[in-house]
Amino acid sequence: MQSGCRRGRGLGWWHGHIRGYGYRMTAQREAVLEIMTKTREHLSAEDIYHQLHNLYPNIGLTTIYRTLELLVDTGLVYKFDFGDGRARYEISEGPDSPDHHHHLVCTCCGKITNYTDFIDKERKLLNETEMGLSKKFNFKITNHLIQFYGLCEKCNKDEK
Amino acid sequence: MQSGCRRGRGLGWWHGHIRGYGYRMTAQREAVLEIMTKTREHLSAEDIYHQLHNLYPNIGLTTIYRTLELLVDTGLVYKFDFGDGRARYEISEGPDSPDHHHHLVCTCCGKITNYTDFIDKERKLLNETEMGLSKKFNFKITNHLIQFYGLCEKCNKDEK
DNA sequence: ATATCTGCAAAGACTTTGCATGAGA
DNA sequence: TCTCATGCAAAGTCTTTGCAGATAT
Repeated sequence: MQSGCRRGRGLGWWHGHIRGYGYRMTAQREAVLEIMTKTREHLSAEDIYHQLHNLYPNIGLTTIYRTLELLVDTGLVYKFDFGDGRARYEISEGPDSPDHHHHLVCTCCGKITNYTDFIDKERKLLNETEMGLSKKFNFKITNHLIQFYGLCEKCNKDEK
Repeated sequence: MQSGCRRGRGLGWWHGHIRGYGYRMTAQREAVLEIMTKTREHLSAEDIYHQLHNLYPNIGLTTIYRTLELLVDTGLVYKFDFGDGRARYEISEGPDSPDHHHHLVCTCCGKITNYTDFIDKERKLLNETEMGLSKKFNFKITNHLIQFYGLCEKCNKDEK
């Protein structure tokens, strides 16, 4: 997909990517990407808005939404729904990246935990499944989602 | 979970289930369950509302939402998010039921396809993964979600 | 009889749209 | 320069809440 080369040249490595899609690189887009790449959290649009508000007091929530949409469309960011009514965003590590992970979602407090364990086994099964399903349903599979739901350590204790 | 006995006795098989949770059985709840059990579609609250409107012209959308919440809480119905901004509901077939399935979601037209293929392999992997994750993160896993995203046959053709 | 449930209307939360101003290439 | 991006305000959508009247047990 990308070159993998992230050595700084003044511009973020994503600059070419954005431009390649015919979009302009702006300070706001730069800022959103900066935040996205520097966190392992699962930020909502408003989270990003608040974090940016210090640096860019005039940035609008609308711009965050529009930027995120652009980033999702160009494949730089994944959009998730963890069931709390607001979308969460995360910089995309492709399914073959060593950082590729899935999520544990606490249905009590909403805490999200990333895990990379079992990913190799999962990947193997997913590939088989994807191939089988593609053939059977003539479905061109581009992505998958795996999430586990349950109670995190804290909520599990509190319940007792 | 349930007895598995669904032979009619005047009352729906779910009657005892609802009552067991201390809820009352009402015509509206009966009606929602009737629809849920008779379809393989993935209905939104409004879908159900419209389907019921013929039989019960006075039923309110609010009641649908409240009933669905109740059914989800008592485990009779699953709630899904397929990314189109509205929740979808489906009668629950437990993870060990032969009808247990996962979904293929067309990101273009929104079509949902159920599949049961590979479920056995998936179940095996999921069980392993659940056990491993439970131990590692002290996370009490109660449920899982697997979805594939891509283009359905029709949308894939149209795109060319 | 009475605690629960329903339906209506209104409110709430997140997200998108319209439009004039501002900025990138 | 000229098209694209931004910010504000307003609108849109789905969902939840408040409350008086109706219903199940």
